[in-house]
Amino acid sequence: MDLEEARKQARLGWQAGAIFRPVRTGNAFEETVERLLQAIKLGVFGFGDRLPAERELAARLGVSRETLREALRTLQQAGCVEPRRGRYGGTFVTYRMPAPDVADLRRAARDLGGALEDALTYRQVLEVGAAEAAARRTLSPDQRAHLESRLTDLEGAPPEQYRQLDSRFHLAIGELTGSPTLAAAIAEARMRLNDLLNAIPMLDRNIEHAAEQHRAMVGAILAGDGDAARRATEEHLAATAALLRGFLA
Amino acid sequence: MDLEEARKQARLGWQAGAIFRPVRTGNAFEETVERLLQAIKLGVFGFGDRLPAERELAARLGVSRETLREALRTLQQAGCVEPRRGRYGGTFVTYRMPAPDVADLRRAARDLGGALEDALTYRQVLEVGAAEAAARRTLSPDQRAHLESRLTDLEGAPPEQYRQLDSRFHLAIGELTGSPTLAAAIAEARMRLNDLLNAIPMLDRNIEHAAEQHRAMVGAILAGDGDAARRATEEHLAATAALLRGFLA
DNA sequence: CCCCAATGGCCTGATTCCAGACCATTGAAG
DNA sequence: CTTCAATGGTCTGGAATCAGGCCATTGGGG
Repeated sequence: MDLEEARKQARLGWQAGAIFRPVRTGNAFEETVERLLQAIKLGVFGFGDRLPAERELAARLGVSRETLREALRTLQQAGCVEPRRGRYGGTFVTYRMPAPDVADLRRAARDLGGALEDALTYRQVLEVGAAEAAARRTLSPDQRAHLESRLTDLEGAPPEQYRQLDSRFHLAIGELTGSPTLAAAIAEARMRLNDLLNAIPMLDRNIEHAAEQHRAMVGAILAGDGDAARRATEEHLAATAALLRGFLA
Repeated sequence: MDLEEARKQARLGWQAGAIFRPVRTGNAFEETVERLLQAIKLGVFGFGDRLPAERELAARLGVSRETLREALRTLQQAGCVEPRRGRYGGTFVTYRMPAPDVADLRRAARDLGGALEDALTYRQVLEVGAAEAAARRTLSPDQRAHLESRLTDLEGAPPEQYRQLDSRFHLAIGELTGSPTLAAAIAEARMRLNDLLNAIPMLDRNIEHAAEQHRAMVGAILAGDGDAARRATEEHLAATAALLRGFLA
């Protein structure tokens, strides 16, 4: 019967896999949990920060308040979040990023399985393209200042915040393209790799290299040099991927 | 109150827009209709072709058979599709691509609105990156042959099939990256622009230029020359975008 | 001190969507 | 001619999700 199945695949063949992929990402509740968790792990909200109010968050996520609350309850039971009632209350983050650990890294990689190469390729294409696109745009003074402040935030980061600020820096470049779809895709790609990236032990030498590459990226983008922005981003992502593969080998 | 809203946006600010985008793309039924329609317009299924059986299609789209059938009923009423019962029956495509029309083009562009630039940027980043990624991979003889056959299909295409075969060609490059996510993203980007692209009048001169650019892309990918693949794709997409903007101006 | 606006907590009815079963039809294979 | 496997056509019960309202709590402002 496997052969029969295989023949069916071949008959459809083509890119049917891309076109006929699932319409809905399964469960609204689980998807909501995942989104919130990723928002926290990505550093959009740090320890002690308040999430948007339930009603607003539900609207943004396109989900009913009931479903959102179910997700928040799950996160609460997992100890990631804590609700407080009353005016000036809200849902507050109680999650702290665990220290990097090679065992976690290997486990996360195993969980991803064959999707690892997929995610790395996807990320590479999106972020390299975004850097080039951002460089070729005319950026407003606000946008330029925003990018620079993301970079200085990152360079002065204490170790426990480094990963989150690194995420914010990379997401900021996506935003500079002016394409919401592209920014969202970059966020999604990074979410997939996030557990992996967060588990990479941080060596001073690597951080210094990364800082140089970050500066090169920002410099090229601000100078409007698309080619340089692309090359710098390529180099940076290749280094990260190599580091990752090194710990997995 | 608008000011209050604006201040809220600023407080969240960041990439919250990317992270807290809607979880579900609204309605499962409507989304299914859209997907099937795009699959047909994209040329995955031509006139007279049979769609996969309902049970299989429902499984692939991650939707219940009831929902899928509701979508098919809608497409049937729109005259795009026709069901036949019995063994060796199925759902058959009765849609024919309308002739390109500048009025349609302007209407489609108006429907897209501000999302047009977004979609063009997204497409550019994805397809340029995919071409480079495909070129840098080691392709199997099957893959190489597949790409070449897509190109020859396109070059020998009668006008009424040109757009569909053009789509297939571009989607094939996405598949060559080996990243299903990237291939899916390219399909999605193209779906958004599809009504626009299909409405562009085809001038012999443009078709010849496009054919040259296609050959350059294939040549570079098969030669493993990433830089050349990127440049050729960049040029091709820039030409298409310029053509588009020309008709809209 | 009291009020009240903003927040989380809770409930209900309606709607959408799903999983699975069963029926009706058809045409090729035996 | 009969069989039968694959297909579309139909139905039902239940789960998930939504829309909206109302309640309980809280702390700052009057």
